[in-house]
Amino acid sequence: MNEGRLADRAYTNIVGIIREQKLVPGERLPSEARLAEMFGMSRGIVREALVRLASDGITEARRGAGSFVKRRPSERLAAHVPIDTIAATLGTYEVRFVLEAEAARLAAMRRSSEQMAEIDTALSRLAAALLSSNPAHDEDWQLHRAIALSTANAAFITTFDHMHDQVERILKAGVEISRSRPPEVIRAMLQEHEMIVDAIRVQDPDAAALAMRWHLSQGRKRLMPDGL
Amino acid sequence: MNEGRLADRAYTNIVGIIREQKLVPGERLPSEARLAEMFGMSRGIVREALVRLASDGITEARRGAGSFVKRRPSERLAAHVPIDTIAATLGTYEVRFVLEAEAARLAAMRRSSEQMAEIDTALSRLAAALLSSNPAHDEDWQLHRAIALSTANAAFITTFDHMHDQVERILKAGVEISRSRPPEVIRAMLQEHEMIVDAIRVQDPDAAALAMRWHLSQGRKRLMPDGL
DNA sequence: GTCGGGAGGCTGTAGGACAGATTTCGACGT
DNA sequence: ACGTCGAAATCTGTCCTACAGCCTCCCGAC
Repeated sequence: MNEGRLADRAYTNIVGIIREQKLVPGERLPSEARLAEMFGMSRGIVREALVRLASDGITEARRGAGSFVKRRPSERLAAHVPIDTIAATLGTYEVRFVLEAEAARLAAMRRSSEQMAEIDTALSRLAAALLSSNPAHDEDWQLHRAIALSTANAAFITTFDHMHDQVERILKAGVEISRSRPPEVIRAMLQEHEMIVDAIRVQDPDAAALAMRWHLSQGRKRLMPDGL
Repeated sequence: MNEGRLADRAYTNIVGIIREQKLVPGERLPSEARLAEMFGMSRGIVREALVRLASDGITEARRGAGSFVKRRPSERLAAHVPIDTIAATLGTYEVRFVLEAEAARLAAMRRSSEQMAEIDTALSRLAAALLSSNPAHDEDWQLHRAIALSTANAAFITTFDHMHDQVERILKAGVEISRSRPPEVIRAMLQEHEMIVDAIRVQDPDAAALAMRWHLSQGRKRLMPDGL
């Protein structure tokens, strides 16, 4: 998946060690020098991998003591494992349904006028991109994100971003989606977004959540027409 | 927040550079050697910070070219900014409401018998910990996580883990919560969990979601009695 | 048996070196 | 004047050595 960088191989190798030796949380893994020797690379490279492992919450480094397993990677690393694209896509839609519907609801309740302006800007950008037959994935995402920003909830926003990273990864690893869209689909996509934005404008939380759910269900159908 | 590691300061400093100089996505930031010189540290330390930045999706390193800003950092970095603990805690509860209620619903629909056994194990562990007056935060989390695992949805699980990382970070940066709990609170906490688990056992999705929402609302009240 | 101290191991950090990739820019040919 | 090509400058990726400060563990003293 990620070749070319030695540190990536180190990352994978260390995860392999944790898996194969069934290291449980709290256990120590070999020292940086030992790992470097085992993998045939320098200690600096192993350190880079360990920094990422720690940043991912899998290990934890204690100065003078060593690196320790924090969580079981078999669970934590599900995201890093090759997965069935169809199932993964369906899965992300399940998350988006609850998360984004609630985002729309909260945005309808709390949006400031500045945030409303941001949403409007994002919507018009999306419209321009769609009408000029661009893929417009980024513009679509920016609109959804402007809505998430309007929740005025940092936890919501970071969770949202995290989910989007997954979506991107799945799409990148999976199918190419930018098929040509017939005009009626483009019109429908625009209408769905407008319904969401309008509900947020008039501050109707239930309508906003409903419109978002409808939009996502339509999006899923367009992505995977053969249904659930 | 986490001092003692030079690499953390490097991370913060680089973020500061991106912010102050208003670097937009695609722009190059100073070379590793230049950054090391600016911060007065070795290049290896700067590299560690850059590895984490890249792992966080904020920058991207291109061999032979440099490190580049990837996404709008002013938005992306909301999570790394010091935040008001009370507002942040309320925020995470908003996320947990929708995410975990849906997890309970999906778990009720899909749990295998093995997953049900895992949930039961986690519940009895939690009961044991609570009855012996332990803080039992970890056991509590393990039960919630066992439920999330039963959704059989990788996206759900990773999103769940991400949210938990935030909760941990906020709690670590904020107040100490392990106040002494009177017996009736312990009994209530156990009952709430049992209601969730039972609903999953008899595969009643709505009841599971409702029980989870109730449990979280009670938890929030216990954490912040002075209400919303 | 207990307690303390020391030795060894480990991470954190520094600095230097080189290979290979990329960008830049000037020289050269047309 | 313009396009093309190549060389130099720059940068990341990798390796090496070294040492300070911290942690663990074991051994010896009591």
